[in-house]
This record gives sequence, C-alpha cells and structure tokens, in this order.
Amino acid sequence: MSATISELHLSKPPIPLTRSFFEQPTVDVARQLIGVPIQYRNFAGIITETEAYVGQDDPACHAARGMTPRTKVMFGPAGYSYIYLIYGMYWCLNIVTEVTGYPAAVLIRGLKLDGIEAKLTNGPGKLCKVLDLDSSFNNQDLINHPEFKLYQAQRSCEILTTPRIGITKGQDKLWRFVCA
DNA sequence: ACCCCGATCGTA
DNA sequence: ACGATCGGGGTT
Repeated sequence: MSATISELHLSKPPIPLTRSFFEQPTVDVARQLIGVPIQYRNFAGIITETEAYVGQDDPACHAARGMTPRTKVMFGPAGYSYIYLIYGMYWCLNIVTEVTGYPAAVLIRGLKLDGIEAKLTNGPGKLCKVLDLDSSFNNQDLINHPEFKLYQAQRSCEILTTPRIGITKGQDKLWRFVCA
C-alpha cells in the first residue's frame, strides 16, 4: 500500500492549524495554506490553490462595500468558514482571516484529494461540489470542527504567485497562489 | 419586491 | 474566447 498524497504532506504527529495561524495577514495565510493537508469527512488531501481577499480597500473583496448579511462572517473571528453562492449555481469556500472586525478571507480554489481526479477539484465551485459543501456549511468554526481538519504541512510545494482569477477590479494584486 | 450580475465552468 | 445559467445580494 503506497502513501497517499495527504500522508506525504502530513507532519508526524499531525499538528492542527491554530486560530492564530489565520489571524496573520491574509496574503501570508493564503501563501502558507498551499500544501496544507486537509481532511473533511471521508475526504483527505492537500490545498493546491488559494486567493486572498483583504479588507474594505480591496475592491474585489465582497466586504469592500461594508458589512451586509452575506459579508458579516468576514468581519468575524479568524478560522471560520465563509461560503457564498456565485453565478447562481456554484458554492465557494473561504476561511476568514485577521482580527475580528477586519473583513478578510482566503478563497480555497483548488485541492488534490486522495483517490479523486485532480480535474474534479481544481476550481472553487468544483471542489465544493465534490465535498458537498453549501450554505449549510457557512460560518462554521474550522478550528474546532469535528469533520473539517487542517494540519501543518511537513513541507510545501513550489508556489506560483499570480493575479487573482475572475475579478474585474483589483487585478493588480498578486494574491493568487498555486502549487506548481 | 425585484432587478442585475457575478471570487465559475465547460465547451470552442 | 465566450455563452449558459440562476439564486440571492443589494438596493428600491
């Protein structure tokens, strides 16, 4: 039996990510999340692509126009899930970052899950479909979650830095990170 | 109440 | 490169 992708990247013993990890500057968190082992229900793998959305001065951030019922979670404590619907059909998963009151989050855009074709989880909408994540998973504390776990990576992969995808404002920022 | 459009995806 | 698709966020 060969080692799975997630086992190869897992520290021994596995060390869960802490809330303070997510309280760091969002761009740093997004970069450091690349290669991080993830476990959700019977799925295990690593994070391969992320983007940072940083505060009310970031025009691409949902919270750029202030707090609304939807963006309220982004203003809350770090380490919580922010799930939103895009294009009327796709759910996307974020993890809230930075101090309470400062709206920011990391969008999880890609995963490599053990035993699942990469092409099925190489987009934010696609990975939520595979994991069966929807609005019911919004505003969950991912630091103390019975079914969702993130661990320190033993070693990360080489990381590409690029502009964010699919946005019309804030394209100057190099806040997308991809596992090479 | 309702209009409008998007942090996408799949097929060209 | 582009069109399909449509729920709900933001504003009326």
